[in-house]
Amino acid sequence: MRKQLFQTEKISHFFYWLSKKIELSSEFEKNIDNISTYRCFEKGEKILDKGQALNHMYFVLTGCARSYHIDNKGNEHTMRFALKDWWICDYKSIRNNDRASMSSEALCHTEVLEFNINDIEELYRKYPQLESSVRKSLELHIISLYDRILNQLELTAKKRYQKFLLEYPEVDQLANNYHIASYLGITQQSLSRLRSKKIL
Amino acid sequence: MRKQLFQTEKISHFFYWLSKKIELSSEFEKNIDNISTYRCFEKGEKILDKGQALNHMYFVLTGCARSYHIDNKGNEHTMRFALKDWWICDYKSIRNNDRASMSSEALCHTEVLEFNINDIEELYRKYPQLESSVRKSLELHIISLYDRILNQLELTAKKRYQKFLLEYPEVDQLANNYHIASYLGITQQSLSRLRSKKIL
DNA sequence: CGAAAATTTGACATGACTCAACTGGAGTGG
DNA sequence: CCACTCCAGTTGAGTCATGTCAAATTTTCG
Repeated sequence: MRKQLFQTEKISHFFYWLSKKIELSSEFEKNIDNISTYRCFEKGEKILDKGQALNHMYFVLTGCARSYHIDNKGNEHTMRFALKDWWICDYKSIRNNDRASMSSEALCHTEVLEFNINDIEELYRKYPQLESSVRKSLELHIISLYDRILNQLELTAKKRYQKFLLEYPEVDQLANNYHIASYLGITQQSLSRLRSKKIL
Repeated sequence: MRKQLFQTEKISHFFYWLSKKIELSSEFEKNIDNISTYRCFEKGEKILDKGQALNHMYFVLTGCARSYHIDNKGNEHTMRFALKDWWICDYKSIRNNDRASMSSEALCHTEVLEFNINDIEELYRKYPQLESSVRKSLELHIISLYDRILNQLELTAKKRYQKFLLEYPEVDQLANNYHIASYLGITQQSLSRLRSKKIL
């Protein structure tokens, strides 16, 4: 049962975030409210789990999550850290209508809004300006991914870690060694050595 | 001066490609025709040049192009190979309204359609189903970029080259050693050794 | 406090890089 | 037709960054 007002005041942060991108109407907000679900995860809890049937995406309201892939040797590789105002979405499984190809866990107390993909897609049809805004966000996401690929191609592990610190200072505190090392493409031992400045 | 019919029969390939994604009308086709320009590049010619003012994107009709970034030591790093039916686009410079951050060159005789970004954006507003199709393409692009990042994180140079051969068999023929090596994140010497199977 | 997890450290192995020399075409001009 | 250059590719030797494995240490948390 919905409350008369929005399900929770939590969603207002999402509206605020969205209002910077597109013009909101009360009807639009009501639509969003109807299709979103507030969820809360504690440190270490899984938001997505590999192999799970998946048709949701998540907007991070507070906290931080880590998305990772597990290779066939059982090693985890961090694909991405998702902070406040970021989306968590396994495009691959959604697109292929498949089970989750990656997992995602909360690195601390993390609040999210959950959306069903089909609901969102329907909203795109109803509000083209929403889809337009998403299209632009995806372009930004692509820029950041090329940036990361280039870092991997041109920079040493040390430099990559330095850039990481600038980009995600909070994550350096929240995530453990292994998470960050596997994001940078090095071992946790190497990261530890980088940090201890044995290698300058 | 436009011809009565479409500027060139070349564009019909683009229409065919697009028709698999969205429904085309003759008015829509006319719009596309009006805003696109057919261009042709020979092997080694630059399609984009770093530092150039940039507000175009290109659809590859035939041939193959390579987009690359030049680091501060002057080394080139291949960001992407663009084959038939792919887009070449420097989202970074377009988004930031900046000069091109990357360069792009033809690896063989390559035909493209050139679009002005503003014209395309206008078309998005006019035809939301076009923007919707682009949004989905961007999601696919993101999937492929994560795939590449994961390859870089989990696979050895050897395995990455093997995957590359499966994914881009044509490019292995067209591009030279250096292009492919810098795409894989290794030196041309290492690639040469991988190929000669000295390292299994 | 005590067990488990995370991190650091050491010793050693190795994949990949660097620098440099060599090879083999492709194209040019005498 | 043969030198000649130019360029891409290959190969070798030595070095270095990073990985591996294992042990030691520190931190976390019930």
